[in-house]
Amino acid sequence: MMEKYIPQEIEKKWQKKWLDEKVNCCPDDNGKPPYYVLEMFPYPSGNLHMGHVRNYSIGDVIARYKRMTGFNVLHPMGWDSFGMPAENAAIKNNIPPAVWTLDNISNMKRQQQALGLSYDWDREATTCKEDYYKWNQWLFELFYKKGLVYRKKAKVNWCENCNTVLANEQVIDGKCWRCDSDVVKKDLKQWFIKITDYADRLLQDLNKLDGWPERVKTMQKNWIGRSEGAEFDFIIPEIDKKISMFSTRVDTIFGVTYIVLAPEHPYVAELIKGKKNETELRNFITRMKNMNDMDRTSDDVEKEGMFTGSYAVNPVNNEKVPIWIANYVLIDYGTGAVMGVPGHDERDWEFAKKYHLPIRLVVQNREETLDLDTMETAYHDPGILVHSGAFNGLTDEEGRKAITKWLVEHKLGHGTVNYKLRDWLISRQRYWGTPIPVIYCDTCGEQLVPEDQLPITLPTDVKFTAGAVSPLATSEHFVHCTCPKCGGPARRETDTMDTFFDSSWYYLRYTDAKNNQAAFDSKKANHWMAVDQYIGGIEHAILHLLYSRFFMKVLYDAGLVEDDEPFTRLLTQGMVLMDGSKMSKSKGNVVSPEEIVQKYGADTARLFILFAAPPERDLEWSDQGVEGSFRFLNRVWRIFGQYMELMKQGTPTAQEYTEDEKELRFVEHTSIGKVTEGVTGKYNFNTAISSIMEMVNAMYAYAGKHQTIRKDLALEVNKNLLLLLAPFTPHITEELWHDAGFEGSVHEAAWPEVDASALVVDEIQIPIQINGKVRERITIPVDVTSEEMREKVLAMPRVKECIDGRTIIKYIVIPQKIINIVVK
RNA sequence: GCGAGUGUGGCGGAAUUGGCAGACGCACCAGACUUAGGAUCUGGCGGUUAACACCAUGGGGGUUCAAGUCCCUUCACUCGCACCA
Repeated sequence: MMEKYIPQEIEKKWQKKWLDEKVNCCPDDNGKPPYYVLEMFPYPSGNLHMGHVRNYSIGDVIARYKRMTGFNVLHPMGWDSFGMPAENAAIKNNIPPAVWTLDNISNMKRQQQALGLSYDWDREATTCKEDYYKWNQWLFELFYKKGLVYRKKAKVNWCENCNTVLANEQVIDGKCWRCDSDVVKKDLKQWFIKITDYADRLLQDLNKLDGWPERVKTMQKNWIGRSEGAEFDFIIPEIDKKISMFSTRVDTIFGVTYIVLAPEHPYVAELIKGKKNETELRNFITRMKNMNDMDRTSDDVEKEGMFTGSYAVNPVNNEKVPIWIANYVLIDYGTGAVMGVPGHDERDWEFAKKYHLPIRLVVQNREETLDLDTMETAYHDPGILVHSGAFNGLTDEEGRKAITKWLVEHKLGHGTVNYKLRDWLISRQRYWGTPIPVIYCDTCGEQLVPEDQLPITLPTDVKFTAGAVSPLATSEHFVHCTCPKCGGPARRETDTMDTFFDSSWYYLRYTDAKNNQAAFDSKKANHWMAVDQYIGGIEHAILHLLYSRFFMKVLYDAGLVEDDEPFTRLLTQGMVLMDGSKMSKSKGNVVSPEEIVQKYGADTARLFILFAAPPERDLEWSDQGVEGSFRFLNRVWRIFGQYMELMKQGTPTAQEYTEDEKELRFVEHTSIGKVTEGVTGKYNFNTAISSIMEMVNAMYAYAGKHQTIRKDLALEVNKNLLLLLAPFTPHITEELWHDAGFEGSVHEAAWPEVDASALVVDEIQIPIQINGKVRERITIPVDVTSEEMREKVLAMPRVKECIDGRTIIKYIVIPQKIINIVVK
């Protein structure tokens, strides 16, 4: 055994062996129960950061622990490798995106391997490779055939100067990030996926996800944003059209004093035509339309509107109300039209006050104290309907039902549900993504690329800065093709897919990563799915996790998988902070994992990051804390060696354990219990590690008192120490395991079990409280009767002194815990 | 504004779910071993106090024999959503 712990030497050695022998590659089925643990795959930006290290360390502990407890563990890794940074690098440094990306992957893979992460590299998935994105295209076609894909015009950010489309994050304060000129909205025909068809199921099934953090579920719930209400028509006699609107408060329909349309509403042009102030109205509308969404919907923006000069008729009382246009009505929620009920809606109140529109009270509170003259804002709490014709006297809830029923009977409207969730726009006018497998033919129209012609591969003869739509359009040989239906000349779609599409199903690909006949084999997928434990950052709480859930449901409906939820349990890890803020290059507070690994070894890096905070909480980086973890591993190294030495000259196995030996075993088995608890269920790795530290402290305490140690005990303690530590620090434990001559690999050994007899004690000490304050302690045999104990307790001098002649009102005993004597 | 969460020593964090607040680690202090230590081992370490004791889990109130934990109220910070009709 080496004198000194030199992680740099032992870690490389074991990593090589593990890789060469493929010890972490798992068979599809080996009879053991399957367990699937997954960390969110990274974007290959070039280098791992501490957030990655944290993510992977957590997953690796779980994977290793599960293997030691008899599971066949699937623990894969891959690369979310399409996306803009590669394209930007191509523009900036003139490196092809593929080269840049693959270089980054190989570097990051090397860094992951240097951390000793137990991945099955035979299942690696890389989304930018043909063998992966072929199946993106196949899935797109599946969605298309299921009627879940459509094409429509949608707004994009457009820079007039660069003549190109910009992603939202490339628009900075309404200006182009590159040339700083104004960004305008431009309509382009784009592909959408009908995730809204699944809105209700995505919402309902959140109830199934017991293993998900409440806050993630809440965020998804809010994002889906279901609201029940009614849809009904107001008639515009002037243009002989019905205008449909949605409201959750149809009970207040008698309180409508105006209606408002979004500036983008299709009727607006017709309504303002020929009006006196048409030009003024047009200017107003253009200004609203060009407003950045953020600005338009932010709270500080004042409500602004203009009267169109036209009127609509309220279906319940045939009253004529003015039609307005205003910024606060959004075209893509509900019907893009809102009934104005200033008495009972705060936004409407504000608007009505500003433009001096009438306000009407149609819901009175129970105390009947509401009065428009004294009200300072809208009343939206429950109440009784008033000034509402036949519906007077109903509660607001009854009113909603009754009025909806009335609307249905008169064929004027119906009850309905609205969602905030929008359909998913997947078109990207970008190069580095999966080409959308569609062909446009002048005679046959839009055609899917036949399955046997997939994949449509990315051309390399493109200009990234070409301007005008997608870079793919600059490749002549890519664009021109033949129509699969008529054989005539046709053009390819030149947009690529949102990279969220790629990451919505990668967990399925891992179950059958090398399949070149299908995206995955259903049998294999069903064997492994759902992912038992998924681990990643909270920043994916909505989009990635929602899209993945959606994919799983579509595939379930298509009969390809048996589960309709992808992730049984989800752990959202906290961020790694430095001086209270997120590590970032611009702040200059980045600690590089590679440097830490070089200096202290991967085991120290992993140990520190798992010990410093519970996984779901933010973690404050501490260089001194890292030193501490390194010091602990040195302590482990030394005490392990010391026990091996003490054992050599040690006594032969004795029959009974001495008090000190019992004490050592007590701590040892308490630790086994605590660590086991810490790596199952709640994942308290920090306290698990602290209890291993206590065990090591107890080992030192014993060695400090004795010159020798009995062989069986030394071996037991040493062995269990390595087993408990193995999931956290795989290298040092493997090294010592071999040094000690234990059989095989520590990572294939069985997880230790608590010996209940080691936890049995004869005597315990319990505190005695007088009026709730600890005044004395008593050491008593565990099997003492309560009468005996009471006698002893009351006879104690200190207890007598504290009672001091006062009478005992209550004498409370919580067995094995505490005694409280209440005196007066 | 709405929703979720957090608040415990100088610091990171524990506390079997109502039962000894501060486990474990960092920092700090002292001792031992040393030519030396920024190595290692041992001990100390919430505050006030000479001591007995008292005060302490963001603040205030309550329930209880007993509250970091339960209830009410209030403050601060973090995150998410935000004109959703």
